[in-house]
Amino acid sequence: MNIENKAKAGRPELPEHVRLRFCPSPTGIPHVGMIHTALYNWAEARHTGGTLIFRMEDTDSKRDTQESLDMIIEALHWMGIDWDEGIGKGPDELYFQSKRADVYAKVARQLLDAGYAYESYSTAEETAARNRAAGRPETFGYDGYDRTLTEEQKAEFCAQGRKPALRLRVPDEDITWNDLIRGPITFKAGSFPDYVIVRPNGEALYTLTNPVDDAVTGVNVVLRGEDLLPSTPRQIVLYRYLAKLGIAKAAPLFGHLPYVMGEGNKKLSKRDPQSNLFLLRDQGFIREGLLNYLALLGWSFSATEDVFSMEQFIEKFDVRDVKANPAHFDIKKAISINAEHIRRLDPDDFLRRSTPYLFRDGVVSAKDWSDLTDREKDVLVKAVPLVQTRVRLLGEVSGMVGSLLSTETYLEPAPDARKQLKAGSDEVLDKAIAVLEGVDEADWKTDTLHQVLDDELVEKDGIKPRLAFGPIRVAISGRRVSPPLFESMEIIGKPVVMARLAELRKRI
RNA sequence: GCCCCCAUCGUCUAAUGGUUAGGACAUCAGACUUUCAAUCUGACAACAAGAGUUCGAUUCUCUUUGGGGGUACCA
Repeated sequence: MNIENKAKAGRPELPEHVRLRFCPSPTGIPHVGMIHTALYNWAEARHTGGTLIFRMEDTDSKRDTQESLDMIIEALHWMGIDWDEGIGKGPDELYFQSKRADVYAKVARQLLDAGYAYESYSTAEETAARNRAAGRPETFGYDGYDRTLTEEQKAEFCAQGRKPALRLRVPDEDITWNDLIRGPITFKAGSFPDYVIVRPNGEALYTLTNPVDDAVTGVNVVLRGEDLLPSTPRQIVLYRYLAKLGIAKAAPLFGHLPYVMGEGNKKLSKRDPQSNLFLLRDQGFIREGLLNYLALLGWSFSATEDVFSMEQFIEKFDVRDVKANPAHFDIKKAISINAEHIRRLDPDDFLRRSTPYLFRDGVVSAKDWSDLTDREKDVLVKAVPLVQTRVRLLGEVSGMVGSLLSTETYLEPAPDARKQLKAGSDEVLDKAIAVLEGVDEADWKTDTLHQVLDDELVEKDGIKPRLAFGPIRVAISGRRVSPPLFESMEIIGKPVVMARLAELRKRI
């Protein structure tokens, strides 16, 4: 429990009881960046024995969808990321921003009454015109014009039928906080303008809803993407006002997580196929593997090891050890880590998890292990030791065991397999057929088959193993790469093996 | 323009005011071998640049360069 010792020097102390939140917007498909953020929040909560809150920032009714919400929940379940408070564990009125308009309206009213916010009638065009006139760059932003509006001026705007937005009054002073990941950060006075917290139509914006919800639910540590870093000083200002109004205790600690990058120097976007969590799952990533890899994007487990379990991750994780610089998503390393986790799987577990993929690919008759036929189970159990070290993704299992389960007497060779059929393949097959005819079904075992074929082809005729077993492999599996040959022959059985050999021989 | 963040092998990262700058993935070579894997060996490969502080900086400071974000009545 000596968290303090290992954390970076100069980083803030964590609160006694850490309260974190994960608060996505339900737009689109769950992507890797989002899960990365969720994962670190979750790990920090579990490591410290704190609380994780899960809520929805669904204030954008045009883009938000129920479908997206369902997918996010499914994604969290799949990854094994659970939460203590929030959606499904309390009133929707607390965890869906779309149901909290009255709360935000009340807070806005209090801010306005206290003079911390003011009514702003300026349109974007008017502000831009003033900036032009004053010789300020077009991108200068809001100039504070409405700060000092008189009652008469306001009355006049109202008479014109104009409605005001609400802007927060930003003090003219430097804003500093000690970021959990980046250390002290200061925004100089005047580097951001009075900003809008409520639209003229009364809709509260993210700038208000997010801090208010955090305050109301007692969030004291905020871990979010670095894209939100520029909004942090603004929120700190708001927090001061909320504190004075008795709505918040104090600003939370902030930690701004590094981006997960895609191709080039761009944030991983929805366009990158590898950003789609479900696509990764479809390929056959298992949760342990993906979680392990994602954890490594901005953090390291140890100086010499980078494969670890969920439990080890939680045990070691401290957000103050997270690096500040963005990390590229490297699918090759992700696959490699996944492969290691597949190898670590209990064989039984490996089979159960592979079954849906086998079903999807038409290799077995059901998607649940328990619904498979006895023969399917029998073959798969025998095949496990042959394939578990040979696949990196569960989606690759089908290709490995397909030829073992099939009872077809001819498997069309794949293009690269066909190239294995060089001159002399016909002779090799003839000899193999002849010698295998003499093997009793009772003796149809890996060792016997190996020895018989080795004696006949390699020892007696001096054929190189590669040339001797290549054509046989193609006949048996239809592929260049397959599980070990003699083991496969044993599993498939003499009748089908003999048929496949004869059939291929006929066709070359 | 202004504000802010970031900078160690191709990629993810470790460490340190004094090291042959460590590991992993990838790549290449070799061993093993019934293909492919797995496993084992080895090779390749990094402190962005310049000042300053210091006996000594990859490490601390500043500047530059490069990359990224913000500058919304998006989140």
